[in-house]
Amino acid sequence: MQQFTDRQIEIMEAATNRISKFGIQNLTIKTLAEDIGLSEPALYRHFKSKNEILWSLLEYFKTEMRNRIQSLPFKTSDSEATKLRAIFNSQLQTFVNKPAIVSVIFAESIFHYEENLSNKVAEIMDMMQDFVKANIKRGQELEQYNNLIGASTLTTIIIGGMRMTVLKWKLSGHKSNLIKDGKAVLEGILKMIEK
Amino acid sequence: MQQFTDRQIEIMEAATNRISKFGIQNLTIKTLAEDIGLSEPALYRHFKSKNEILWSLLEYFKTEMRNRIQSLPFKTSDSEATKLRAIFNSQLQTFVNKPAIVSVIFAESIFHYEENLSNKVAEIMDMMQDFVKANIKRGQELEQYNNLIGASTLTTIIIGGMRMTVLKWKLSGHKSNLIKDGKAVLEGILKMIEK
DNA sequence: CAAGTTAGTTAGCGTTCACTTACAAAAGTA
DNA sequence: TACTTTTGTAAGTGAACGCTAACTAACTTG
Repeated sequence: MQQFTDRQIEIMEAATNRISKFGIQNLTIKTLAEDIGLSEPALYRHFKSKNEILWSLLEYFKTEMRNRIQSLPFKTSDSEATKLRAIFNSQLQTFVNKPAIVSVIFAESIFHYEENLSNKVAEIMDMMQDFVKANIKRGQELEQYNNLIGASTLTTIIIGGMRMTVLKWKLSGHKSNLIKDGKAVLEGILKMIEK
Repeated sequence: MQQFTDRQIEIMEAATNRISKFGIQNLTIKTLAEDIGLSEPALYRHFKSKNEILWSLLEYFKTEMRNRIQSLPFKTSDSEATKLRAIFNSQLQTFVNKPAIVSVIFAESIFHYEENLSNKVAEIMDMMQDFVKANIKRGQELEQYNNLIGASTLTTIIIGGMRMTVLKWKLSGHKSNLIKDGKAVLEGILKMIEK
């Protein structure tokens, strides 16, 4: 029971790579078809519009992300900080393995003009936010984190700090060390909030 | 000695508003000309290309931002935290007064395909980063801030947290309280680093 | 007041866009 | 083997794009 065919996945990955390398402006049906080695109408055999390609691509990553995070092997003895480290580590590893994804996921504004696309991007952001906020709340209730800052604000700071790190990595042409820099940010924040 | 003519500023502001409301995809010479009530070729009397309109717009804001921050009325008795509050307060106020700017400044990816434009956006980000990093370093040297985290990482966290707050405000359709939320983030971080 | 400049117009250029039509080869199935 | 479905193609559509050519009215200046 697969949600997408092999060809569809091939198209979505080619689209992601195009966007990552040359920006959304350069993603046209023509360039996309050339990347895969097909004609333009062939793409319309697999998706009914360009919009649907982008929507599917976001949906595909959203599902992958939720499954991956939800199946992280947590032990009941793990502290909330340990869990948070695991979540972000998994996320950063995914970005390093497939840097092109970042260009799509972190670009709220590129889909500004297409409501269903910007909604999908917002959904992905919200999901990550919910994971982090739940962690903070449990950590504060269990008194593993201090209560200097409210859970909402703290979530904003953590996600903001991580996003900023990813953005810098992207702007450096993936030459900075994302895993190391991301860890530094998370450990820094944890150092300030762990009891 | 003005860098831009009135008409040029009118065009740049109209462009900013277009991008903010409908995204970069909807900014065409035609829509822009209609917004101002001129014909398309008239725009080419004031800028030699669409690219130059966007570049000028970024340059215009960059200059405004540097002048504004550099002329903040600091007293020698002000603590570094006080200065940092003033910098961000000034920045957030600017965004509230002209929300359209945010769409342009915070959108690294929309100009991905035009090197001179993405460079300008990077310049603006670097400038803000330098202001914050300098503040953190002085604060740590003067022992007003603790040394739990290095200045670079801390700068990433602060800028990241603020950017995230602005992004949320934008995604809420400017309905959240940017000033209040921004203050909460900054005060939260200061609470953790102030000695 | 003649000459030049500034700031605007209408009309249209060549190109690219997402998408469609009509047809053909291959693959699966009876 | 005959029929159907799937997956591909070449050729072309109308609309939209950035930008230009050719022209003009109003102002400025020696």
